[in-house]
Amino acid sequence: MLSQSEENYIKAIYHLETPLNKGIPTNAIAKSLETKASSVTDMIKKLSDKELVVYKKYHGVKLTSLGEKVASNIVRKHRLWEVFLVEKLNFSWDEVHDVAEQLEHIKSPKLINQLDALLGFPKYDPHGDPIPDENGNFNAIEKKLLSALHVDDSGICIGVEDSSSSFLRFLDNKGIELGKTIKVVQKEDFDNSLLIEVEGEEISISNKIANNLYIKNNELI
Amino acid sequence: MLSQSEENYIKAIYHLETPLNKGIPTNAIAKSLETKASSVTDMIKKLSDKELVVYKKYHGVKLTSLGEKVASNIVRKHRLWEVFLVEKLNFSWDEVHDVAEQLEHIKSPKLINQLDALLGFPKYDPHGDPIPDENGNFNAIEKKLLSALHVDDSGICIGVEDSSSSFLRFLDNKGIELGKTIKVVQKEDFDNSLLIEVEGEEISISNKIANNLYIKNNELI
DNA sequence: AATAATATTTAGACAAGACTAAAAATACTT
DNA sequence: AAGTATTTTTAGTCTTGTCTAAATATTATT
Repeated sequence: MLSQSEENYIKAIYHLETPLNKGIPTNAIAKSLETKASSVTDMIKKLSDKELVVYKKYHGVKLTSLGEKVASNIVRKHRLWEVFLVEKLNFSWDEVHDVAEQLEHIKSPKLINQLDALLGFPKYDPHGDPIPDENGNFNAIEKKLLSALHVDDSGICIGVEDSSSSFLRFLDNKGIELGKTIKVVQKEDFDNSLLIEVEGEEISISNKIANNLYIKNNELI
Repeated sequence: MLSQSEENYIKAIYHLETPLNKGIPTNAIAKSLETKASSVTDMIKKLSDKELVVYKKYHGVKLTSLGEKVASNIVRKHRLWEVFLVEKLNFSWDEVHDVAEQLEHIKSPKLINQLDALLGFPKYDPHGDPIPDENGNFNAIEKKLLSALHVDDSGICIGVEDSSSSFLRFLDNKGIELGKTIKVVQKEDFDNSLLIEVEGEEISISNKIANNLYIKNNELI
């Protein structure tokens, strides 16, 4: 049985790993968890004893396949809870993270499986991130920034990069919501602002906005 | 911000208090939390510093009004989660407790209020225990044991005393469920067994069963 | 390749929460 | 009311997870 703290370290390492790199530096983990490098070293030793990570002194850590499994399960829980909070409890996008951060540590396989069913086995969370299945597999993300679309391209809004409440309020105001189709009508070379169409209405948005909205292709499911 | 451990102590004291007694003995708390009396003494000092309990050495503890408020809020959360697990996630009566024990420590007022709404503002949990409101008030329990009913009395099944899975399986088998109306058809003086009617079917149950089933009057809401 | 800068680890300390064993207070018996 | 039994508290230790400061290793610079 892992402690909350152990789980948080595992999750942080998971999020820092990319197919490329081999060893996640102690400092990167420390920064991501807002803790000190020395604390990270201590914890890493413990996780290494538990065979959750491979640790080579001075050369960072990597998750073992067991570690990967544990991590993806935590992420799965986190994202399912986020869906629950938004869909069932009317939380807004920016309110979910802190609560999901707590809920992800609840231990009960049945709870998660039933929650998954209650939500209709969602594949993505409210930020557009994929939800791993029990085995840690998930659909590769095909999300891109709205700013990457060309004129006449369109896509479905699936998430945000910046989840500050002011940004989310702005989107609410403009009628831009999860699941809505957005079409790029015009691009302004001068300031990279966009004219977009959402449900028949034309809206002008700045480049900054377009850089914080995730879109997926509407041909794909 | 209270730790989980602090919350568990507060809750234990709350459940041990009755209108009668003044000071809950250290030992009683230790037994209820399956810990040692010395640990209880330590924690009580901390809770006393935080003005959650009144503590007189060698004479036990009592919750302050602040402590009462904190405690009822934890109980509120626990029972709302129990309702959620049973109603929305198809947990059976005996599976809910351990999970609710974890969920009750999640910190988010909005979460609880929205959960309350999602569930339709329930007044009782699946064991028939009342759910306190935000101020700690709840409907006095009018539940009684099935064994207390007289012949021709009837009531609605609202909970169980013993929540072992074998007992709950037995009830399932017999078709006895939460919310069903039970009528006492006959009482056997010899062994205090009962003949009851549930949805038109007559079922014979032992005194032991009748002593573990809670009933409320069906005139009342 | 030697030195400076940065990153990582070690050593030692601390707070929370729990425990054991011993001391002190209260309660029970006669 | 005195002595025994029980309960409660104290004192000291342990584990988990954290920290600071010092030591050591690695990386970057010239």
